[in-house]
Amino acid sequence: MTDETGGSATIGTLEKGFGIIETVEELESATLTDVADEMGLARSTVHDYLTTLCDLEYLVKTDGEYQLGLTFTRLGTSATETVQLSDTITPYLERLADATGETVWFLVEECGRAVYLGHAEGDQAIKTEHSIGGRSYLHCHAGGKAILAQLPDERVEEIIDMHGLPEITEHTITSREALFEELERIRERNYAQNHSEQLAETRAVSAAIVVDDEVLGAISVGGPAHRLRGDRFETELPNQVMSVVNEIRINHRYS
Amino acid sequence: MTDETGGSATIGTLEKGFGIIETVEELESATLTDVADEMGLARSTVHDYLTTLCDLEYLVKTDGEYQLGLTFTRLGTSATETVQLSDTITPYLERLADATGETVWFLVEECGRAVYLGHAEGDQAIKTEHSIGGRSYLHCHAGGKAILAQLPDERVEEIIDMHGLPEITEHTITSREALFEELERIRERNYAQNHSEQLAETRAVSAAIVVDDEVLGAISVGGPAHRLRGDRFETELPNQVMSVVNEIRINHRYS
DNA sequence: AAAAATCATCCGCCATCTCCGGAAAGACTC
DNA sequence: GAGTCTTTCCGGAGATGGCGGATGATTTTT
Repeated sequence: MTDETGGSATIGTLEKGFGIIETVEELESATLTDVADEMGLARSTVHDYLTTLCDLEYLVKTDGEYQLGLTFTRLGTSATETVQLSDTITPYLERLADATGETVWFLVEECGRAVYLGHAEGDQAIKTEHSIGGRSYLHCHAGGKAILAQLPDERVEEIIDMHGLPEITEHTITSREALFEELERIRERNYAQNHSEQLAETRAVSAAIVVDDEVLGAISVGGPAHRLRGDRFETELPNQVMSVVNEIRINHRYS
Repeated sequence: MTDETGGSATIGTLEKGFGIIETVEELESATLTDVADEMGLARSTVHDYLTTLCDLEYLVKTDGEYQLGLTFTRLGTSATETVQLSDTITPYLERLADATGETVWFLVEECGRAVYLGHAEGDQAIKTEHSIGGRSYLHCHAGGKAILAQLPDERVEEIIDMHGLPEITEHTITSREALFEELERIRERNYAQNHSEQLAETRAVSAAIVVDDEVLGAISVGGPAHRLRGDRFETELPNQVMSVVNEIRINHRYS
């Protein structure tokens, strides 16, 4: 099988099946031919897969178009629930969003990437392009860097080996040295900043949630660079974020 | 394959793969042997599946235990987004929850079953055992009956043929005649009630959201029977629910 | 600390099931 | 109603999933 990421999956049928599911996800709504063309497979083959997935209720067919079934909504809920804090974090996010007026995210690390799991928006919050379950790189993200700073160096190396340090904007950290220096600085201050490293004109402040040497995730506050600057960016927001994170840690210990 | 619902899937490998995923979901966290025992498959077989699913990042392995990966969170978000209203419904649910103090749900029909997609809790709300993406039967649910009442009779017959009319409590409607009479009554009044048909001592009021002859879902307000009775249950709550549903319909038309 | 037991991983052959071409059936257009 | 496109059905050939058995890793027992 021609495979972009070189995954050495032993069971090709599963790879193909999920490939079809992800194709349907990207197209949002797709016909048999759409999927077959997109994946370069024979229509009869795709037909077998699609009917199977419909029988299993992972896809639904409406007016000749296939869509993701709501079984994924259930699995998504289950997957999210396996993450610690996921069920208790929302009030904290909302409080921080109210206090700062900006966009607040809760994110965790999985497979070397950041996954967005919760968010709240203050009254001045900018539109965010991310959604629950969305992913981004760790190295160009305040929350991502806050998490990396808490991981052992060899794990950080592993992650860099997996994903590299792709340059997302001109300010993205792209060398190992610079990244490790940055992580050291973050460890000293206990919070991380993002200076337009992921998206131009956008900044963020974040702190990791660490309980018993385990990194449970990070909380970040982000917004337009013209609002996040000076004392607010350097002192006020970091203190607000760290204060909430501290509260979460304490409450999590006794639960 | 021993299969409870008699699905005639053509591609067995997919059925097995998703079976393993659902096993991991049920066990929340499982070892290779757990899954193999649960499914009655050889360990070597399960090993192949689990490593493949980890390579594809649908499962993650932590300390020798497999769990659902957060990729399902993303797919769940995508699946939910394919449903109309899913992105705009929350404020309405919250308003209704505030006004009534009870538990409010938004649900839709898929494959002949009710799927819970949104909820909000008032200050007196009882603990609910459902979660986002969870399913229940249509015939024993206020929202489910409200939806059924809007579907063509032949579709209702189809759904009964698929799932039957299982008796969940002693008050559940279990005969076709009684159900069709109930649906007729619902059509006359434009709202549905649940008299402990799904859970003892629990009642609910619901109305379907219908736009251009298409049933988009239903909103239900539920709570303990001792609070949902008399005029409140017969007039007040139905009016509150129908009022919100009406508002949703109007706003949805012009969007 | 050695031994035993348990669990995860690797290997290779056989039986099975995927995969696709081609044909038939259905849907839509003009 | 003829023509075009799409979906569905079918059967054979070749690829691959499935499992037993062996090896290595880890934990538990004595």
